[in-house]
Amino acid sequence: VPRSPQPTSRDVAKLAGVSVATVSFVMNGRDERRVSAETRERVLDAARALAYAPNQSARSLRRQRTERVALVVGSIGVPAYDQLTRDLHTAADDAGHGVLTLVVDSARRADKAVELLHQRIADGALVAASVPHLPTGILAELARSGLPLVVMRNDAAPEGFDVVRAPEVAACAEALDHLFRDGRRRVAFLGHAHEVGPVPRQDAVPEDDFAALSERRRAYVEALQRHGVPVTDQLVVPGADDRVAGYQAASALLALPRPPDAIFAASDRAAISVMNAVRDAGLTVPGDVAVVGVGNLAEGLITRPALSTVGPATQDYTQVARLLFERVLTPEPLPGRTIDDPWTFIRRAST
Amino acid sequence: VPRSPQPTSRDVAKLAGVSVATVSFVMNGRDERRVSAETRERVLDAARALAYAPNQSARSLRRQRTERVALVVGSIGVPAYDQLTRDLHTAADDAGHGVLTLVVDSARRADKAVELLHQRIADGALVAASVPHLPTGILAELARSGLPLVVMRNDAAPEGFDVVRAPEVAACAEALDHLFRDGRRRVAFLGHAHEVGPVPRQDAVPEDDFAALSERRRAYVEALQRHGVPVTDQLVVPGADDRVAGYQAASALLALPRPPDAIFAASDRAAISVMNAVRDAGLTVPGDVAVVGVGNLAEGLITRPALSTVGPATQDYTQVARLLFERVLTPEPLPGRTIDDPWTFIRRAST
DNA sequence: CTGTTAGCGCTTTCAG
DNA sequence: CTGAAAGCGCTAACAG
Repeated sequence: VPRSPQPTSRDVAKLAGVSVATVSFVMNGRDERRVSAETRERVLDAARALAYAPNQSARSLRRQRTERVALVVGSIGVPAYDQLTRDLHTAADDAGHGVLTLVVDSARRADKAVELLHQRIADGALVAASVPHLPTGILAELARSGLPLVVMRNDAAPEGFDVVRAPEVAACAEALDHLFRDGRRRVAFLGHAHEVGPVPRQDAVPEDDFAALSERRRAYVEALQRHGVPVTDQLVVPGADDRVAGYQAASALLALPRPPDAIFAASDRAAISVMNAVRDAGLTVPGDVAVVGVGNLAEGLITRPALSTVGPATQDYTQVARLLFERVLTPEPLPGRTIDDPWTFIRRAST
Repeated sequence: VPRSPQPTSRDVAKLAGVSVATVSFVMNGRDERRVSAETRERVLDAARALAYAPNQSARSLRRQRTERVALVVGSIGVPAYDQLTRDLHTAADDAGHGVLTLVVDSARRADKAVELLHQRIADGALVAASVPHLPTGILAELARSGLPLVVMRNDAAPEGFDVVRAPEVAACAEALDHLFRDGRRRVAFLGHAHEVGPVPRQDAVPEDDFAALSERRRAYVEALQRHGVPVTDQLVVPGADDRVAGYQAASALLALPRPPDAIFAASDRAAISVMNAVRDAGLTVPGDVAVVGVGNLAEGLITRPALSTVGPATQDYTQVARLLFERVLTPEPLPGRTIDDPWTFIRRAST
């Protein structure tokens, strides 16, 4: 049951006294040396009169492309995705495409997203960093089935899709080493919910599982080992997912009998909350507690003290978007390419 | 040129030794009392073997629906949209629909969004609050053309679509009255870029244009009039769009020869930055400068002092999402409904 | 229980 | 310069 008798190209053709073919040519602007100016006007007038708009589904079916790309993100309201989203929308506009956002924050949504991509709901997909529940193997399969794909992920080889690498471990290690060299010994890790599960014992776990651990968490664990500091379970807590949780987690940490002398927060948002919590506890940053965040948000520049952070040197994802659209717009298969989003430790006043 | 020979239902039918009709029935689960368990298995096996997924465009064309809804927002990275986005995604999941996000932050993007909606790129649309460049008349036209629509907007009557009203003016007025009664006289307005254009003189402008002004700005102008305070151009500045801009705008305000004794920020994000700027200028909140934000973010509870704010009492948009899906899933036209998202002034310690 | 078939609305070759 | 016609992949009558 059609919801409404939307006008079709046939209706326009009838009203303009031409064939549907001519309507199609006019509507697609491919009417140079094809349709006379006069016919053109008649068609355009008819289209306007009927408020005609070509049906996307029919067009997509016929042309075998949707003129849409999918952006797959791991959650909503994360500033780390903002610039990526903006840059992708801009590129999409330029290419005349729409953007379909898929939020994958559970296994169920991951399955659904893969199904939709498989169903060719979009002409290509950009999988952002930190999207859970989507094994690289599944993505590779999608790529193999012909879906143009760009994946922001460090543990993936560019086979049939492009990879954007943002090596976090080295930069995090640098930040953590700095804390330890500075004499900090009780360094807490304030992670995202998915980052603070039980640590797999290294000797009991296949290499792959350890590698699948969050890089931030891994950098933390490795830094403790490097400096001969044992892991204290009490100092590994969730709370990086939002500002309020970060504040509460930090407050709890500071209320411990032996509070931390440094807090490594897995997000800048949380790190800023941590600094507020430290101040509200009557302590100082970095005197009593050093604070480091992750993400390199511009906001870290306006805090007092300015926030030390680990993150991408530049927040520019136009290249990433370009990668996707090259793939989408190029008919023949492209080789898998890799681009690097270099991360650095940006030391400011909070450490 | 098809990008890749994606398997079709015909391929599956051939492999399973059945007709495409049977494949369709099996794939859609409508195979009760239709297909034998054995045939079913054969089809499913064939589909798995070929990694078959029914093409969405073809299905949409045939069924006359896309199983997608559009969310139209005014910009990226605004926390005010987060809960709405989450609630819509949840509702969409439940209805088996996808969510297409359209970002309308320019006239060009507004036109494109309308065109896409007109082309039935989605089965319905939710237009969030504060989306610029989209006159209600255009939306009404879309609704008249049969597109299920929910619009979050105060100056719209529910004709053919649903309206969600969040009356901002009264709550903002309450906050501002509070400031003036408290003896504040130099009250600054820190608005979004689109809110701080030149004020139309009331006597020179048709009622409609004045009404089209941002409600926050209008509440501010009216409050000044009510309390006999002239508008000072210097005290009306942009900067509510992001935290850094808010900090800088507030710092500039405080550096004025005659700095404000209160700042009304059009977003909580900016208000929090304002509080930081006040503190960094060696002044106190609310002693030297009172601060009020808009939005009622949870974050306002963890600042010191806690942030006074104007905003929705609850951040729950499940009802709004429900409105949309009722419309999308109901074949016959529904009456235009209105729901209220009541706003209040939440006084905390910053005023 | 299963197959045949007629489109959904559009684009695009091919004739004229 | 324009029209006729095929067909994209799928669904849903309808016929068997």
